[in-house]
Amino acid sequence: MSTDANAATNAARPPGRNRRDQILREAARLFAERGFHGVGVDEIGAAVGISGPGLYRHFAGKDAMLAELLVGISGRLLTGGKRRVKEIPGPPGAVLDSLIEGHIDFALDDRPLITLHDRELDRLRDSDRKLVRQLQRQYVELWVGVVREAYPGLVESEARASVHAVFGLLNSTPHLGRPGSLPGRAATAALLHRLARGAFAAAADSGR
Amino acid sequence: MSTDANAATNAARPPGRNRRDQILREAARLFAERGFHGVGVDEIGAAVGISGPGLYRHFAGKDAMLAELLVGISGRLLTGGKRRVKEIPGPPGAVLDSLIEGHIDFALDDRPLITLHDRELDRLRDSDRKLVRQLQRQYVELWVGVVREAYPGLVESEARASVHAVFGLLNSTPHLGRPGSLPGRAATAALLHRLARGAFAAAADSGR
DNA sequence: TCGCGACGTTAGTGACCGTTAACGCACGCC
DNA sequence: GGCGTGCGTTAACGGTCACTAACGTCGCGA
Repeated sequence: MSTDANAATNAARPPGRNRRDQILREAARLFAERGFHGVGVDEIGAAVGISGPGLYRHFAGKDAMLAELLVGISGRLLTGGKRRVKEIPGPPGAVLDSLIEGHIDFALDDRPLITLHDRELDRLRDSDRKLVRQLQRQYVELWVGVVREAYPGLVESEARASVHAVFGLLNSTPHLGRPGSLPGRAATAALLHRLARGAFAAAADSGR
Repeated sequence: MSTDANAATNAARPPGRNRRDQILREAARLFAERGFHGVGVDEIGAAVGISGPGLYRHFAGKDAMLAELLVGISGRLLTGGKRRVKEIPGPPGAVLDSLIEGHIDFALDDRPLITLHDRELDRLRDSDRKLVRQLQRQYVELWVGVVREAYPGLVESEARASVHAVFGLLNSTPHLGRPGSLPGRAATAALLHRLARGAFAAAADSGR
């Protein structure tokens, strides 16, 4: 390794697109496992086959990696949600189902990012944190609107709290045993979907 | 401050019982806010009015504080749950309600601990982590048993996944706007309770 | 061929941080 | 009155870590 300095040029790029994306993916995994402060740049570098300071050819610093990850997640969630709301016709219940489905896909496919999403937000520079929070807020409000259409009995504060709670529910996937205490991905997704819909429906049954 | 070295003896102990508990409470708050690695011992000391190394008169180290916090939480959750299961007569639905109520009380009253509970577990020494995980597992199994009594249609794997998901739902309280986007504590508790029951009920409606 | 930009490397630096050392004061007990 | 013990202080040490400096090597385009 140390005798072969140009390993990067002829190494078969493992699965990812380019170096940057590979770094981001490994950094996300490590941050989720041990926390932002618990991971050193040398570890991130080692995870992609280069060593420590080599990362600075791709990112301005460790903070920049986290920022790009969090902004990316929030942005993708929001744009995906907006797209679904716009494209799905049908009754508000179907739109809500689509939102739930999208969020579940995300939670199941990008567990490390889900973990980071509400865990390391405070480690960002002020400007980045504000941006991420704004994207998150828009995403929440998108859900709130759809939920209130689907369940007109819900007042706004209850709807918003319910949305936050259902996010917590859907984002619990990292806590489900890693390989498969559950049958399979499809069954897990279906179960989570049922849980979320059941929660919203119960929230709308105000008095009882 | 530096000219008055005995401030500790005559200072009115703010609200807590003794120094140890006060340190634990502030440490929990800080760990929850900025993460275990993100908080220095000097900050914890400052939060209780002493400075840095003075903490070592009460704890063996920073790790020991986190360990005591996490073991304490897990233990209290488990014993509280066991007590409720034993004491509540009535149908399994009532027992489940009692478990939910207890967990909600905990989530609303000890938000920092809830945050730590599933966030900083990996920062523990192996022995402590094993202990905490064992307590957590027992707590989960307690719930699984009650849930399956209340909803016999649920197979075990689904019941366990649902319990994890509902924990995620109930533990979402730190994400609800701090002072009160919600009416009040009682209303929040009632809403969370409804959401949780609705989720379980929906989980039990297997096919649809 | 030459040079230049992309992408690595190793060595070093300065800051931070957990922990220990050495010390001091106030109290309660004989 | 002496004295151990509880609880605090400041100073210093050792390790870790993000980041920079200086340098090397490939490959490509003029």
